[in-house]
Amino acid sequence: MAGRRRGFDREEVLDQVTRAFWRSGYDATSVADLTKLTGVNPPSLYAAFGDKKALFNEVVERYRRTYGAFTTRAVDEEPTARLAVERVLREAAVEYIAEDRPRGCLILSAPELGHLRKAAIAALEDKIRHDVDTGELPARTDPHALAVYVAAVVRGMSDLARDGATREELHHVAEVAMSAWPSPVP
Amino acid sequence: MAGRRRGFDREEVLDQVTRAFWRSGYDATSVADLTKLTGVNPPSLYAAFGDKKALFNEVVERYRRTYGAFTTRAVDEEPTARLAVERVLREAAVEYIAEDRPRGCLILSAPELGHLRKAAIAALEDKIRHDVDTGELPARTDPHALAVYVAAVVRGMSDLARDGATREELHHVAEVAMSAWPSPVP
DNA sequence: TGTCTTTTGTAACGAACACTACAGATTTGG
DNA sequence: CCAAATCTGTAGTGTTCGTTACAAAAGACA
Repeated sequence: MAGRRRGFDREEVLDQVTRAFWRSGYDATSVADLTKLTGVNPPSLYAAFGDKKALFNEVVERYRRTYGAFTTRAVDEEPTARLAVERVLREAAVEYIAEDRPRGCLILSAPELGHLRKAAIAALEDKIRHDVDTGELPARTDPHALAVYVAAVVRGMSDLARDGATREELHHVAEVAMSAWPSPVP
Repeated sequence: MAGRRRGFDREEVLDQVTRAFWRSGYDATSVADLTKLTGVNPPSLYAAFGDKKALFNEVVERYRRTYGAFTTRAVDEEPTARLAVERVLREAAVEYIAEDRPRGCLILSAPELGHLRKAAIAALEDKIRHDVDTGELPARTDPHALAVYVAAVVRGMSDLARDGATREELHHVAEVAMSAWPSPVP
C-alpha cells in the first residue's frame, strides 16, 4: 500500500550531492549544505539515503560507475598495458579539468578510499605482468613498481588539477610520464 | 614589568601541534584535540599563538624551515636540475615514510597552500631553464612541463605514503620517474 | 469516502566546534 | 611587602554539527 510520492528526483539529487562531496570532501560538506543545495529537507534526505555516511557510500559507487569509470574502461579495453596507461593519462588530463564539474578525482581525494586505489593498482599491475609474460614488455620490468609509478603520476595530476593546473599542463605531464615507459630490448 | 612565566615550552608545543595538523589536516584537528595533546589549556594556547588560523600559519612556517626544507636545499645546493630532482625524489622516499612522524608532506596535503606549491614549481623551472640555456639539457626541453611533471610525481609520492606505501615502493617510483628525464643529444 | 501509508516542513535535540570572561595563581619591579 | 603584570584553570559564550520527533499534507486502496 503506497502513500505520498517523493517530491524530488532521487538521481538528480544524488548527482548534486556527488558534486558537493567531490568539490569539498566528506567532512567539509555539511548536511545543511546539502539540504540548501538540493532543496530537500533533512528528514526527506535521511529517508531516501540513510545517514551521511551511507549517502557518501552511494555517491562513491555512483561516481565509480560514471565520472570515474574511464580508468577501468581503459585497462579493460586496451590490448596492452602501454596503450591502457597512455589512454588513462590522456583522458585524465581532460576529465580532471572538465569545465562543468569539480576538478580532480573524487576517489583520489578521499583519504578513506585507499582500498579502491589499492585495487586499481593491482588491476594495472596484473595487466603489466601479462605483457611481461608475453614478451610485450622486457623481462626486467617490475610490474608492481611500474603500476605504483603510474598511480603516483595520476594522483599528482588530480592534485594539480585541484590546484588550478591547465589542460595543457596535465597533457605535458602525461607525455613526459610516458617517456619513462620501458622499451622492449631489440 | 613582567608577570607570571609561561608554564610550557613554546617550541615543544609548536612541534606537537605541527604533527597533529600534519597527521589530520587543519579542519579535522580541533582546538580541543590540541589542548588534550599538549596539556595547554585554551586561554594559554590563544595567548601564545593567536587563533587557530594564526597557529596553523606558524606551524607551516616552522614546517618549511624543518621537515620540509630538504626540497629547497636540494634545488639550492645541487649543481644541475637533474641532480637536484634525483636528490629530491630519493630523499622524499625517506622523509615521507619516516617512522616517528606523520606520513607524506604537510604542505602538499593542505588544499589552502597552493601558493607555496606554485612557488616551488617556479623555482625548479628556473633551475631547469638554466640548464637548458647552458646546454646541460637539450634545447627541445620544456622547463615548465618538466617542472610540473616532477611536481606531479612528488605529490603522488606524498599521497602514496599517506596510503601506506613502503619505502621501497617510493624508491621504485623515484627510479622509474627519473627515466623520463631528458638525455642530451650526442 | 475513509483509512492506511509514506513524505513533507518545522523545529528541535545533544554534542562538538572555535573562542573567551573571569578570578585566582605566580612572578617581577618598586 | 606591596602593586602591577602576566599566566593558568574553570567554566562558560554563541554557533554549527549530524540527526530526529512530530504533526500536517498527500497519494493509494478499500
